[in-house]
Amino acid sequence: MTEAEDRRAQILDAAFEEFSTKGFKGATIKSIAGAAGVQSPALIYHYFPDKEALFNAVLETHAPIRSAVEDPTAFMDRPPEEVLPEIAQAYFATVSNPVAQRMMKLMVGEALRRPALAEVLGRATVARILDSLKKYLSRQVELGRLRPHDVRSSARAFVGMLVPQAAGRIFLPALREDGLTDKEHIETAVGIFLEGLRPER
Amino acid sequence: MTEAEDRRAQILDAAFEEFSTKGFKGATIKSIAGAAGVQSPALIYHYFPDKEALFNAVLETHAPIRSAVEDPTAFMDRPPEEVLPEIAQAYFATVSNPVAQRMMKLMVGEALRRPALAEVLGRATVARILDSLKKYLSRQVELGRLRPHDVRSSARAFVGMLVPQAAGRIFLPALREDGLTDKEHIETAVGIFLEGLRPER
DNA sequence: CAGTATTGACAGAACGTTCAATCAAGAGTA
DNA sequence: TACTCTTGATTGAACGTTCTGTCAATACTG
Repeated sequence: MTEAEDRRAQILDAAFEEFSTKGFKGATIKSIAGAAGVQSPALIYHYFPDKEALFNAVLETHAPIRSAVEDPTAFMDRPPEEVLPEIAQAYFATVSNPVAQRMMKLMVGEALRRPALAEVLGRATVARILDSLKKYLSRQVELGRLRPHDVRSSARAFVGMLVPQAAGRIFLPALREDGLTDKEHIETAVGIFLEGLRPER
Repeated sequence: MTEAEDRRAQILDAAFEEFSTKGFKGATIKSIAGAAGVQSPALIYHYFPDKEALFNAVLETHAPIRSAVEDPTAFMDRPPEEVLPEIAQAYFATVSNPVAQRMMKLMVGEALRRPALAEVLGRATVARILDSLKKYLSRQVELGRLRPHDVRSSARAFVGMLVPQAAGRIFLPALREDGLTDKEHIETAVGIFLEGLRPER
């Protein structure tokens, strides 16, 4: 009851929480209302036409979680020894952010069942990150800082290398048991990647 | 009605199909009964105590999808230039198998919401694969075929490198648009990995 | 007083689950 | 062989619950 100021936002927050933990089907209008501190589920229909619309509104609200690859021109010409660890670090920072974590759970969980969402997730997020990375890696090949190779593959490899560690943070706690820290992983994995693409003398 | 022989298996198949595409909540007893070619949902309760038990039975039925890392001793001493591409190939073969695809969708989708399942998925599958890989990589370092490094990290990096390509096959078709084939990806990515860990002279 | 926010009550549908009844097939018995 | 008994498989109907969405009445606010 602390802030009855903006009910819409309050409901959106609660819906985000519920959808991300229980999924679209698992979260109910009632449970969302409860989480939002609202007495009656009917109020939700005062702000949103139906459950589906509420779900889409939640997605839109949290859409602008743009990755660290915001301004491609900024790092285009900087050397990979600097840029790649920075990207990796930004990636893990994002993955450690609870809100971003919920967003990922939500998107992945629903995209598995909804092709339309998979399309959005793939194109607007993953493919975009990969494209930025491909451009950067191509540029670095041009500059002679990396040996010539297929950047479609190296871009996938680079982001992929970070995925299992991220998965350990987000939903597979069993992977944390060997105690590898994000910092250590960045150091080793990025090291392998750079060494593997070092131009021949 | 072609095979009224083993109804239990028939129901399990249908339930697997339904659970993997719609999720536990999304799949209904009715829809499962329909998919199994059974007239009445009641029949399902003749074979399984309740929906949850049916779900667990489905998981158990498809549990023994052991990865290609079955017999660790077999490839322990073989050189990484041979073994790693083979593992990657086996990985993509698994990922291309429709049944395995459904299993992955099912496990990942539900593990996001059920910590107990995440524990199983993490420990029994992912962690096990990583452990095998760690042992193999350690052994290769011992043999002087790879330079000394943190194998916890390189194991993650290796399987991770393959993940985005696999995701493109399973549920993010947008990633397929640049046309990179599995074979090409294996060649480039494994190449980077091996070059990145080549022992110094 | 006018308009919006909020509520409890409610309808209709769908859900998981239970139940009594039917059916086909085999065992036992005369 | 004929007849009953028994059992597991299968079904349609029904139960209680829960869900989404509607509605009219009330509370709040300017």
